[in-house]
Amino acid sequence: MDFKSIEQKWQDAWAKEKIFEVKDDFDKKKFYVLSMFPYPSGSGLHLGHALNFVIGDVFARFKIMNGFNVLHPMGFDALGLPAENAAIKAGEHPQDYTNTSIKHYTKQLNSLGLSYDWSRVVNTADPDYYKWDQWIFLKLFEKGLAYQKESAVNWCPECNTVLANEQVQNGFCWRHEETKVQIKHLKQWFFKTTFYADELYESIDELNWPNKTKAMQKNWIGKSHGIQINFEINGENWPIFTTRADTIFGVTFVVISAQHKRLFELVTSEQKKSVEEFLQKVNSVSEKEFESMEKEGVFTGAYAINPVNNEKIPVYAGNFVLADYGCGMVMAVPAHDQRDFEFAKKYSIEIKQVIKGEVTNERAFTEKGELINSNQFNGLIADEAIKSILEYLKKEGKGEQVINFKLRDWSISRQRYWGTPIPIIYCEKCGVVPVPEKDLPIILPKDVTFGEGNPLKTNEDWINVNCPKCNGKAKRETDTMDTFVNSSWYYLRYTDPKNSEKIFDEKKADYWCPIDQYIGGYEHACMHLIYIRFYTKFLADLGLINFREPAKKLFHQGMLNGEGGIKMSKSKNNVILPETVSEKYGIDTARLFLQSIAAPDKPRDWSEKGIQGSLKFVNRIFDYFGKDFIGVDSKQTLSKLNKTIKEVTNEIEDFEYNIAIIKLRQLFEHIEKNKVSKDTAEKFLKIMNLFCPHITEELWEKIGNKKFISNSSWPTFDESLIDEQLDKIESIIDLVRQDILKIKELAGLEKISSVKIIVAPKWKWDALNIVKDVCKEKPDFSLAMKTLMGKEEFKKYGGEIQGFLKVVINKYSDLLLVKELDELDLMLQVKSQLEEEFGLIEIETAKESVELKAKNAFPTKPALIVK
RNA sequence: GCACGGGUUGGGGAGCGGUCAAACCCGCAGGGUUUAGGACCCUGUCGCUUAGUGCGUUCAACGGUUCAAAUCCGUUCCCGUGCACCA
Repeated sequence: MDFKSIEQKWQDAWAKEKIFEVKDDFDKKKFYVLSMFPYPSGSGLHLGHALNFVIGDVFARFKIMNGFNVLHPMGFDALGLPAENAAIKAGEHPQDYTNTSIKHYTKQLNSLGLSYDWSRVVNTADPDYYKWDQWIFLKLFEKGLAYQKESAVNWCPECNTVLANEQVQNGFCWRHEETKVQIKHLKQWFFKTTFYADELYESIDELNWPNKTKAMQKNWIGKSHGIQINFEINGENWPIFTTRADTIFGVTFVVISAQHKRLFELVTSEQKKSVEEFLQKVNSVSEKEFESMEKEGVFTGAYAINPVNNEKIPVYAGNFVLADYGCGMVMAVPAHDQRDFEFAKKYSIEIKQVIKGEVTNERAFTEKGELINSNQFNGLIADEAIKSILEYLKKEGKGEQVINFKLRDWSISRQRYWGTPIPIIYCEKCGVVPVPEKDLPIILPKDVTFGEGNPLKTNEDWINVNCPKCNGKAKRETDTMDTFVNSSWYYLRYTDPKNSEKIFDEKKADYWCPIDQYIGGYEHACMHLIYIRFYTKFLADLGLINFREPAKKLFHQGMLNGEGGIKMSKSKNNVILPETVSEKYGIDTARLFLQSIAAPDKPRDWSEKGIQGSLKFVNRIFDYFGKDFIGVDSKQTLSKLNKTIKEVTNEIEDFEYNIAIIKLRQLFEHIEKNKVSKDTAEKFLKIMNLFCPHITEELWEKIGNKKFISNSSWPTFDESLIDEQLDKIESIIDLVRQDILKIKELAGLEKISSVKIIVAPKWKWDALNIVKDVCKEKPDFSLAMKTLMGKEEFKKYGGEIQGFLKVVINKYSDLLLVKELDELDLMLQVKSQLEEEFGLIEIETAKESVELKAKNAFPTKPALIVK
């Protein structure tokens, strides 16, 4: 089969007729299907990516056929660090490198038969696109949601640059395996994602997203209710955050983070040296090692006053307290917190139990319970105790209820070239000045030198500008934005991709958005999928859009592994390219196979043998339509067809593609066997079209249709035609047919012209009774056989059932079958259909009354007689 | 450690209270067809047994709920994914 030319033919035809281009037809019911856009790398798409896009494509095609105005766009997340590095490695300019990659990707995507509207393609490396990244930045800056602060970053002394977290491998630089990454404090740009922390957390519940993703985001944002308590140190109030105020009488020390900004305000002169030594030790440890590090600390020399009992307790600086969570300082209750417990053991600090429970030599008791050793609060339990203690602290002006989040502000500064330039100018006089909107976009200069440090710093012409405010000497910000900035709002640009006046037309965005079905990988759960929500909320607050969540429904595709479940990677040399597969089997076969091995959200393994099964199926379909295929629909056919349509429709909607394919196979098997009407065959093709768009177009045309199947209407089903009973009849026919064929084979018959079916109450006993009837009441089976067969024949065959059957068949008809009585109705219904195949069918009913007699006559099981 | 998801008959993978010895694909076995191989078609594939059927033992392990459990609940063991010193 020449799949290749069929594929090319239809891809060209779709493009020529622009059948997947959509209009902004505001009266039509819309549907927005979006697959996360790819990051175009030099190596191109592999089959795993293809799988993802096909999942979206099946869904989009389904919605198109269901009459929706479907927006199904594609674009390229072209800016970013990996592209820059790959380009440098290849000795190319990132711009050229990216353009080549995009061309390659476009070609590959097209070869998959995807229903994209290419007129809306978006490329984030295009100044027309990133202009609006900069515009949003200015808006954020204006609202105080983009700001600069000093922050800890990964620094490689060899590269002389900041590294992204992904470029730190076990604490070492990815390019210098011998070089430990340092933590440096640099001034960086941040987006204030925490501004929306509460909404980001609370509105997750409303989303129709996978539970896992929702849980991951909740976990990441980490909302916790607690109490901020003031501990007095040197006459000043120092707040700490705790969720366990009920343990406050058990506090035996306080720990301040080693990174706390005001740490040295607490350190006494005697302790200064040891604290400094400790800090040096802490700072030399990379982030990775930090995680597995033992809890350590050093006494600061200061003492804090516990507000509930005025006890004087030591203040330590510790490596296990985070500077930017809570207050950067904790009250330590070694009896009821494992970390505090370990710390106290190490430095021999008192462990004071205040909750009823078992504190051992190894472990703290961390559950909630009844308070002891807590003065007036003794006897109170858990949350009740927390509440009372809060009331007390409030009254004393020593505490208040607060909510804390784990979520941090988003660090967007990258000291790299291939990203959106940050539209900020540093003036010697005016300081930090935002670039005026009219001067956007700030275009990345092509003329830079790649080497040490930020390449943008090598283009003096670009850096040196006049201040927009005072026209004096000024310099551009050379940091660029994190690549995730670009992908945080691209879905909106698709609705109006060519707008040069505005970021997008509000009416268009309002019509198309939010995304009805978003599709992409699990790995974005806590990155992209949080940022895109943040952006949406911000743009909503700007009044540009009137919804606050970007995507109603989200779906994560499963990973595609290589043969034998091994992860696909270049180093393992097991990367499957769509081109290779396409060449061998045709892309439709690959699409079908990938969707049939497992549910779309489950991981699956590539299998060269497995795809053979799909190829076989595709070929069978071709063969079927190659012959004279038109027949008449039986009632069974209509029932089966309608049932299949009904089920498959639901299964596609629920992303159960694998199940839908099985139903399709079963429908086709029926079609193949029974010959059906053209209408039925066409409906089958329409469903198939989702998975195999090219082949079905070809066959659609072949059977005389002029228009495309791809935008034909989805088959409807008629519930009244679905009849489970008819399904049963079909399986009975199958069974009887099999029985007949088997007996024919056993009896060694060449052909059959008549079959006798005896329907009896219960098969075994009554089969014998029938024989008995035939034999004129002989009370013994072998006797019956003898009589029936005649002495000579009995001698010849002995007691063998096969021989017996043969004789009986010869005497009374070609073939004898015995069926249970409760199948009588079915047998009668089935009669005419079987006659078409096997000639005369005679159905005879045996009498129920003989049952008892038979049992008496043959007390042993017939199985004994057979051998 | 916390969170989420899993453990099904040779492999993959459905099923998620009765219609279940459990769809479908691959593999394997037997038969048909074919010049042979391949391809194709049919049949079988937990055990014993029948032409069909019947009986027995199964859905990680152990308990429980129910007239009824692969399916619901509890405990344990194992696997995957994510977060991880968040006070």
